[in-house]
Amino acid sequence: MKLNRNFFNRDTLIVAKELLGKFLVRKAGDKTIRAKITETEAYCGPDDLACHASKGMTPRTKVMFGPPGHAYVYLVYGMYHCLNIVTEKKGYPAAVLIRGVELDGMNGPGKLCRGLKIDKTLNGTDICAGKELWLEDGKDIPKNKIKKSKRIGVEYAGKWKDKPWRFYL
DNA sequence: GATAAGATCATCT
DNA sequence: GATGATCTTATCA
Repeated sequence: MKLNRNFFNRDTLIVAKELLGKFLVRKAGDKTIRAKITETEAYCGPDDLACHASKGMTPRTKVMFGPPGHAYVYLVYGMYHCLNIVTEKKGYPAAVLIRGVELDGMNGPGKLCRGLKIDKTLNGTDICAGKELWLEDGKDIPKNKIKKSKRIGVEYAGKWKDKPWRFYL
């Protein structure tokens, strides 16, 4: 059961919360990997200083300004990739960072992308097309199981760094 | 157990 | 030329 574009065309915080427990599916060669999402973070809007798009649209961040349901992949610190799902309507920069999935020894965005062979060639991929990367519905997570906390690694973002926009199980 | 530093490069100034 | 949505390894207490 693939998630359709309407799922992503909603408030970023809602999407981030509901992505927990869903399955991230990655097709690499002849292998297909399904991993349950256990940790997400919301990055939304031009006002959120922790969001890359807050500095305006650049060649890198333009995917976030595009329509929902696309992958925003980029390289951080020269070594690791991060996977994001673009949310909300076209023209509004917002995305959900997939921080962790339930798969042996794979927590943290860097390891996740290394394990799933995600790199910048997937940047801009349409998740709803479901060719190499897509999302599947999973068991509903009871709302009271979801925990939240401050985001990580965004100390430079001023007042935005304390927003409880990180969700996990 | 906790904290610090190093790797390494696309992107922006 | 500076810097970052990270992870691993080394050093210290």
